[in-house]
Amino acid sequence: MTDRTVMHIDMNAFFASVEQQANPELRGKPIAVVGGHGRTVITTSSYEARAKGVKTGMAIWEGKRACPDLIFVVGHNKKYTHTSAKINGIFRDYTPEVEAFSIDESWLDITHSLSIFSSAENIAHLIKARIRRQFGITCSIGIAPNKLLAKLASDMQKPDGLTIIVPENVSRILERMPIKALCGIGKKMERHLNMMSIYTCGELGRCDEARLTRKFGIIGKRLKDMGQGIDNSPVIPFADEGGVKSVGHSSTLERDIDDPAEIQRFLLQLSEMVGSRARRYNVSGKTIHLYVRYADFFSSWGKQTTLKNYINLSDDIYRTALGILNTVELEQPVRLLGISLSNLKHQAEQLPLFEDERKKLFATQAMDTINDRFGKMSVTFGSLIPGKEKQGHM
DNA sequence: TCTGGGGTCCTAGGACCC
DNA sequence: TCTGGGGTCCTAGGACCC
Repeated sequence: MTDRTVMHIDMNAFFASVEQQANPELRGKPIAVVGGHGRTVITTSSYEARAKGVKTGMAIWEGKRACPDLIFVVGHNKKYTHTSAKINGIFRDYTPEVEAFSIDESWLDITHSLSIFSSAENIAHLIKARIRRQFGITCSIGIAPNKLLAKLASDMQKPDGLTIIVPENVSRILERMPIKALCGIGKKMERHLNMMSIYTCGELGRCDEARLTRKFGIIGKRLKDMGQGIDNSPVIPFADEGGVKSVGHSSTLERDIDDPAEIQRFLLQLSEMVGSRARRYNVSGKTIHLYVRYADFFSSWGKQTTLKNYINLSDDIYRTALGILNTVELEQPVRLLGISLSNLKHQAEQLPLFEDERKKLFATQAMDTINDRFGKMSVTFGSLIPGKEKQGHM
């Protein structure tokens, strides 16, 4: 592969920054963005909160213990998605090759933009300035010969960092870098490698490939490459990549439930969430996956079923998920329920052939519009709400 | 006051078809 | 007599990312 210049951009404390920008009273203060009410954890916290020891994943009470004046803000996903889309629009002013890795991280292949904007560093400064001016948000940028190293680089200075790894410095930087710093090596892999006396990227890169392959199979080669900072994976713009591959929604209940009617009501809500999002994305899918976590937190199961046809209507999703649920005997009260739709087909808008299908589609679209405007589940299929149905029907 | 929610990718094993 | 073997689709589960 020819020499490339890849940039990785990571929004600093993204959700918290967006909230602080939207509400000036929150600026400069320790804030934590949380998922909602009930049993939730901290999704993101501002740097002021992090300085006091607040971390992502903490329960509310843990956050309060670490930082008594912590301000909790319930997150607004739509706001983050919109901001993220606009920021990615800025990136596209510098190269068409932009790959969104998550809502707050993207890779840019700027190899062919260097001659226009004089240097990678210059592009980084331009982008930083625009994001700061337009959104009041700082970001950390890493520039390197590939995605793996660019991401590593953006992690090296936070917040508001700019780190450049040039090819000559790769081996020196990796020599003492802990393997866990590499994107793709998580807790489990770290433990396995540690047991082989491998702790740093330098050690991983020098490890005998056969030894890694014996232990990890076909990913052995990939691990050795990672240790050496080799990564040939291309930056893939969203449009080329074929879009989302699954649409899911899961939620922890405010309290554990075992009443079947209550479980069904919740399943219907989830189906509506998944369905409306699938329809907004203009996708339908034929695999429905139901996930249940029990009250004890540790035991859970997932079951999936694949249909002959593609669906994205809430009640089709609901009926399928309910069908799965009815094949199992619940062992404990339920803590969390989740539904996801996969095996997706991205479709162009198309009107169904038959009158009754058309009616159903129009009714669904009207419902989506109202729910978009007034909040989830303002309107739903009345006939599907358990309890309103005729006895013995379900 | 225990412990969220959105995803992606990979593997193993079975069914089925040619 | 022997009992092949590739491809594809499916389910289940795990690891990883933010």
